[in-house]
Amino acid sequence: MTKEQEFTHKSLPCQQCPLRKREVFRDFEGDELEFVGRFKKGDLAVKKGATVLVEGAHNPHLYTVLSGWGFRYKLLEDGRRQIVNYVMPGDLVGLQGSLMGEMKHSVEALSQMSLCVFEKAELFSLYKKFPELAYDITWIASREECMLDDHLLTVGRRTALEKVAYLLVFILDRARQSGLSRNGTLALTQQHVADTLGISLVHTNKTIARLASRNHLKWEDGGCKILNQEALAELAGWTPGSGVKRPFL
Amino acid sequence: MTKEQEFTHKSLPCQQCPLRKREVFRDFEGDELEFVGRFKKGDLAVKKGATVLVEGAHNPHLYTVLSGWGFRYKLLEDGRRQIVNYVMPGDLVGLQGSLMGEMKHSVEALSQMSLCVFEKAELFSLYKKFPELAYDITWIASREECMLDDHLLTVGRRTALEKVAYLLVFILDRARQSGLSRNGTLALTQQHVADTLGISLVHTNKTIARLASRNHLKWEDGGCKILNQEALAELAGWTPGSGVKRPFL
DNA sequence: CGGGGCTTTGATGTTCATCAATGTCTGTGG
DNA sequence: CCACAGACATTGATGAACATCAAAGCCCCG
Repeated sequence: MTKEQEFTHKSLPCQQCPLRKREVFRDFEGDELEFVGRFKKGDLAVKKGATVLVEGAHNPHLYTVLSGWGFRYKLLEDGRRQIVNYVMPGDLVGLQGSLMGEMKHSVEALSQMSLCVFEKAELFSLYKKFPELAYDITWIASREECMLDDHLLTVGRRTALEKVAYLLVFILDRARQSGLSRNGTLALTQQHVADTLGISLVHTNKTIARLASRNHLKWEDGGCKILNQEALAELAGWTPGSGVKRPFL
Repeated sequence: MTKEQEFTHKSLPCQQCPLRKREVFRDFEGDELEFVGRFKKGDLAVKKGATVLVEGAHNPHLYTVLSGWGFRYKLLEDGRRQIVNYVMPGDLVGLQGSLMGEMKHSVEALSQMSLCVFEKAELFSLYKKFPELAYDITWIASREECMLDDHLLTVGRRTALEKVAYLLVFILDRARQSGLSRNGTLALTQQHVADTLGISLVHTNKTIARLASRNHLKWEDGGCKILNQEALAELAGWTPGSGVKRPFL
């Protein structure tokens, strides 16, 4: 069996971080950059399908996604799974566990991923020395809250057709922003869609088929190709975000 | 028509804040207390049923609930409503709007409420001067995220019976912690329950009737009386929180 | 006494879950 | 090269869960 996670001692310095070049992200000041550089302890490479973090664990680390993507989820005792959100480049992973001690959800990789590793014990010194960064972290937590509010609205009150449309547009938009998908293709299974939206796999499949018959999308070899994003957005009542640059660590 | 909101210039100084006495909350240090006292600009009294904050607004304030309770919700264009969480004494309200500019949800009072009013323009100076308090705010945001993750699991993957059981135990536990309900009674309508759980009012009613027939609860004059919290918790797969003291502002 | 908010109930139909089977593709070992 | 298993997608049949519609009851308040 091959290793599913591999830690390396800071192979990529923050000065060369590819995220800093991306339009959506707020770039760093000199001394902030230098501090984050020291705050970062290394890189973690994770294989597709591997578990990054597990519910109930007391992990001494905190991460920023550098490349690839995954999802956060929770389980009921009998195995029912709810995907709670997706994590993409620039997203902070494990903050909740850092603050509250124990992870309340798990994270699994949907593709090969790499993550920056931070020491959660040093988080408070960041708060003391760089209030701007502390503010950024709260901003990031707040953005997560917004997304969760939206998901609740979707899962609770939208129809299956609206749900699928919403989810795919939501993911595609985020993926584009963080530089993941440039051809409108998303590599996830219908089971992931079902577990995000709170509907069964079979019903998900039939709902996707309805959207495909309208030529809004096409499902092909383990992924989804969005053909008409506007139509899906219209169906879902989805509106694009503000376009303001956002912080990251 | 009577006024639904009334602002008074700091009628209650933080030194006498009733929340500081409660077991669940972490108490303040001297200079922190003094700073928060200056950060607080006044008190807001809100009538039952009134809107505290409205989606889309740019509110210059940030609040902490002092007494009473309410709920956060979002609407779809056609009027479908999703209640996203409840707010109770000690909870921070409006943080998301403070950080991201525009409120992404509304808040309505379920009872007479009073709130501490803070100036969001001064939030960053709090981050600069009191990193401990900044850390606390992030902690609070993170706790909200946890609750939302749980709600998603409930709305997405639990059955109607489990949903109702979960919600009522969840609310009762929080209410007890923040000193709202001491006799196991919750003053909310079945419409609120329905809009929280993503099910219809009629089905909610019939599900509540099932729980009532098992003597787990009783619905009486516009409220719910929980008779057997353990049975509901068991049904819902609910487990009590850690019991660690939590911060507030 | 009438009206409005909330709850309750029954009837009916749709959405969705569940079950079961089949198809396709991919990788693996003989 | 073929046989095989495993992951994922697809399809049809059936029933349960849930939504919707409609009406009636209760209670408080003006």
